Amino acid sequence: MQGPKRPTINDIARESGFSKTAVSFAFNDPSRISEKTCQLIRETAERLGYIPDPMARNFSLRRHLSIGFLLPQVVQYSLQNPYTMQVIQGIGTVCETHGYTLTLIPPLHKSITEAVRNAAVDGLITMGMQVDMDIVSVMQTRLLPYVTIDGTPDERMPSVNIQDEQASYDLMNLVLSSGHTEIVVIALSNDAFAKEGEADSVPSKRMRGFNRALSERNLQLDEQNILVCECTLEDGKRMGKLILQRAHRPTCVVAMSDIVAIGCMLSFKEAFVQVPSEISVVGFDDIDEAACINPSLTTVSQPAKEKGRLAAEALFRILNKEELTSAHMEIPYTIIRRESLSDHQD
Amino acid sequence: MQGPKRPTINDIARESGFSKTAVSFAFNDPSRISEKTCQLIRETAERLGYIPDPMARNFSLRRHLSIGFLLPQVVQYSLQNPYTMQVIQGIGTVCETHGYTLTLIPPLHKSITEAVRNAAVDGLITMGMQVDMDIVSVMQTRLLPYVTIDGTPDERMPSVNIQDEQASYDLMNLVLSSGHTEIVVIALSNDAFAKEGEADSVPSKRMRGFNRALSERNLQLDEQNILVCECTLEDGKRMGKLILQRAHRPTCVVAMSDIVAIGCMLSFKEAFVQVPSEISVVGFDDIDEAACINPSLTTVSQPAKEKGRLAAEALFRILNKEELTSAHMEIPYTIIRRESLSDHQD
DNA sequence: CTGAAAGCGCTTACAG
DNA sequence: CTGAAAGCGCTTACAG
Repeated sequence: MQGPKRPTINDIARESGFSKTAVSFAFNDPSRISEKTCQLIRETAERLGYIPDPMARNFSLRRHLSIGFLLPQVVQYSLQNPYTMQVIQGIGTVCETHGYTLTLIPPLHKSITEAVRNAAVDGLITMGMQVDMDIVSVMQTRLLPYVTIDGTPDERMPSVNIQDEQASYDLMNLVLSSGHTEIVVIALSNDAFAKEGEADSVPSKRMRGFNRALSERNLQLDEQNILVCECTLEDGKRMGKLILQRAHRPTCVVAMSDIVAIGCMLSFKEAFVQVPSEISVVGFDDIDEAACINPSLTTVSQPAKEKGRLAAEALFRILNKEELTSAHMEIPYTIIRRESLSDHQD
Repeated sequence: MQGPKRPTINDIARESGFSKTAVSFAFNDPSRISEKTCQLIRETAERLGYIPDPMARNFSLRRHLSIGFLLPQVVQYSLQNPYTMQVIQGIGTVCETHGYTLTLIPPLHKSITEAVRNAAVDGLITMGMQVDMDIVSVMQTRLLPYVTIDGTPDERMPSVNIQDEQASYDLMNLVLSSGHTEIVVIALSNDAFAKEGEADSVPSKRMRGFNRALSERNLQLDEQNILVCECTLEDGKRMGKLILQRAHRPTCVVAMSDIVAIGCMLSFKEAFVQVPSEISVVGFDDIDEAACINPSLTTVSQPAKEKGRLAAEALFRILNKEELTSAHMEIPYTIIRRESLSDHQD
């Protein structure tokens, strides 16, 4: 009543008159058996509708043939961010060439750690990770290879980054040389699974870059001029509204992420506040939308696909027991000036 | 020399002095053993760094806890199309609530069929499928549940669609009522795994809708005014160039996909051909970029996330042996007029 | 070239 | 509450 059962290797062995070994060889290494045997077995398989069970095969071979990408947030948000999507694209391309699938892993029962405990993959790529997190220790006890993107560099954790501190310094410098002094920074909360105030997290590094540029000009950000938000369009919009409510409006908003910057711009547009004539906005990532939104967004361009690609390639190298030339990969960024940043004079 | 091995349930049983059964219960059904036993076992597990092997567990339970999404093209292209990405988002959201992961499955050794044979998933969602394809028979012999999006409806294949024929009719009607008569259609090649000229494939249905609108006005498309291209930005650009090379330029380009329409527009921009004053362009899908590109794109808005969501929900219903209220789900579309389509008079 | 048998690491019906 | 044992469907070293 449970519906038909799939035939197993045993059925084919029995039906064809050969051993399981022979059947296995017929599918995996025909050179080990005679052509005739192979043919007979294949015919029987075809007739009974036999396709070797991938799970049993993988289990026996102790491998999954899949790489996992740990979604840093709930699916809804992670996949809404074009930056993340580009990273996934990069990873996917590499998986494809290796004959692997790419498993997107959302939090399980709200818990990312739980998701990692159960992940049916041969290795993991994560974003914004630090060594002292629970996930890392789970991966280590599972002996699961991993690489992190935008994480906190550590000996025990291969990572792919840009020079976030310097990029942020450059970005803020551009803002400052354009004459802005009334600035609000929208920082990112340390990523989903990070502990508070980790000094070398990407948000911290970016903040440090901003501050360095500011202090070189004897400027300093008041606490009230540092907002923190989730890396989502919605939260970006919320930030935009918060900023508009202020008695004293900044002349420029510096966001740590394009998706947040764009959220802001949408709120500004809704309130008929002109960018950049009334308020400038700059972002970070250079997602496709940054170039195509109106006004176009000034931002830091970082090669997201390339990050994914590098991370995946490093992971496969680890899987193949090859040496990594370097555990910490850094790739170049560029500052892209577009319309959303205007020159300002008091 | 092969590095340390992970402890297995046997090690924990031996070390803790209890049986494998007890160890299993300690992790999966603590109510079956005494609290003390459970605690002792857990401590031993913690001490030895034991985490139950998900693959072994899944194998024993005959499930993967993952849904597969079959990429219709090479990763590079599939994931570059925002429409596909949105579908993935929708599927992902549903997977998350069910505690499942989402496996992206690229062609294996260039073969999609091969990929399906080996897919380690509990069910599959595909795009643009027809029952008579190899993949379908593989899924059927594997007894793998499946749902298709933008596929050719058939009794044996649950599907999610919009009314493609009608939507295309409406779109073409809009173009025609704007006064255009010199039209080039950019059709999509029948999807990766489709056979030629399938009458009910999405591209065929759209073409039929176009033709219906045309013939109602006693118009007809020459063969040379129907181009066929891959659903990629690159191929869209190529089409744009092809069109510019013509002695006799059309006044409007009607593409079956936004990504292709945008590719066209990029080529036009590059050649300093103004949209829409010199040539109009309309697309299909209403990806985010359609609203944000300049000029904004006239298109058919179809809820891609919703499609993914519906497909995934149907799939889970099948997995749970629930009845599907209907095998063929249809959702509404809307025509969105934006700047890229201008009124035209001869 | 071929096959009997052990093994991959779990779960669970069954008996005590 | 606890455990011995069979079973999930493959692979593969080993012997013939």
